[in-house]
Amino acid sequence: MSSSPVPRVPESRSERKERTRRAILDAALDQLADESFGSLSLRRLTKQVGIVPTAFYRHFSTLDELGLALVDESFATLRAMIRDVRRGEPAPDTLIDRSVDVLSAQLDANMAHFRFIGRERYGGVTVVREAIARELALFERELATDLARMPGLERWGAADLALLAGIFVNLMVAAAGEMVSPEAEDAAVRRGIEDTLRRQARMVVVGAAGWRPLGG
Amino acid sequence: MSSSPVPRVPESRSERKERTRRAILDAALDQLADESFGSLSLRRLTKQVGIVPTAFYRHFSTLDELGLALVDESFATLRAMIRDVRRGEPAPDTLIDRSVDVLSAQLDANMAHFRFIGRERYGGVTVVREAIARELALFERELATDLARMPGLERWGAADLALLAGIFVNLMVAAAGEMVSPEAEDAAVRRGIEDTLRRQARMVVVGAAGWRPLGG
DNA sequence: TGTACATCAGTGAACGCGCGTTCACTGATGTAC
DNA sequence: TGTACATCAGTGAACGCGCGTTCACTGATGTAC
Repeated sequence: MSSSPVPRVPESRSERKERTRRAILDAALDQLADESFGSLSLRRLTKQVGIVPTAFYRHFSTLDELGLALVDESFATLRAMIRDVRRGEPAPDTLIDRSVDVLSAQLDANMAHFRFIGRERYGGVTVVREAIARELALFERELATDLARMPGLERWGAADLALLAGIFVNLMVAAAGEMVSPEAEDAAVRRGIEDTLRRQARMVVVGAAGWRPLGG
Repeated sequence: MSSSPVPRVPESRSERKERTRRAILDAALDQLADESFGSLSLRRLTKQVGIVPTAFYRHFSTLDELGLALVDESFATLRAMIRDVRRGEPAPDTLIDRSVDVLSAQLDANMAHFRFIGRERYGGVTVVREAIARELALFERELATDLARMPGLERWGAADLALLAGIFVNLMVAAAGEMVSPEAEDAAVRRGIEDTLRRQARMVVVGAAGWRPLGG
């Protein structure tokens, strides 16, 4: 995307290596649009990159290691998203719209990452599934911390904030899962999913407002 | 499970065929505990069943057809569940507890079905993913119809009922996805997941009660 | 009931193919002096 | 700046293996008479 295939300035060995590593990750994300991580083939992957199969091992010692690298960078994207929302002033009445807008924008820019998380969250490769579960739990806790600062929620206990964060994460992951499906390439379908997410989030927020907090 | 491997009464040809078909479905569900549908192998599958690979084609013309059969019977389980909840009188204050209890019981009895739906909902095999999406949309609509009869929701519009049903389905699928993970074999973890689901459902219900319904 | 034929679930050999991984290698880049 | 050696990303042949699918077959079950 950003670097031309044959750069005019000769690269150093480490630059070239990094570029190949990047190309492997990108080829994997590309192929993961149509299949699960568990059915990725090292040979098809390296063919798309334009290197010989054995060259893969210069960058990752196993396919699982590649999977973990994808988990890492996918969650970097997710965290960038929450930081984006946080940057704007968190005015309670526009927060949901703003959050959904940011989610929608991030989805367009990093669709492959969201699809990867959604697809492999309960997928067949144990090491990847566990890494995602770990990161998602972490992400949920960060979100709970953010929610604690929201007006109306200041006096909530940690347990209730965790519940609320969990509901939002579930809604978000489900919506992301639907937005990356082929049908969602239709603009109307896409808007429908966004709209549903917006309304569901609002419904939950109203519930949160009426909730009598537990101690915690 | 219920039939002995070598029945005393000789079976008819069609009975024996049906028993083999059942054995294929069960072997598939068993192997899908550890891998995705997309990485199932016809040879490993038939090996577990105790038939030769080519015998598979007497029952299904492709692996995809097997996948669709699994979708069908998994959703039969899901519908049995909702019927179970419906059978008890829907007293609003105990409905959530009852629903979660039924979900928990059905999960124990049909864990493989729930895992299949959760894992393949956003999985890599298009034909299976689309079949699940279709069935889940249908299931959501049925749930919305049920919700319409609940005290307090009688005057809600169809659009709002659909939103609410969607939230419940997302919570349920996410909880089911966590309950079928290996960690949930620990009783305390399992109870924690159930408890979270119960509380989240309650939080949403309180939200629903405070919601000012749209026309629809 | 007995016989002759049809059906068909399951068999087993064979095929060509793509797979992950090994290994010794090449030749450009990097470094020490 | 020039030379001699080290590093190491990528090569290419080779391996044994499990894959899905074909095909002609077997022999028990079912059916017609």
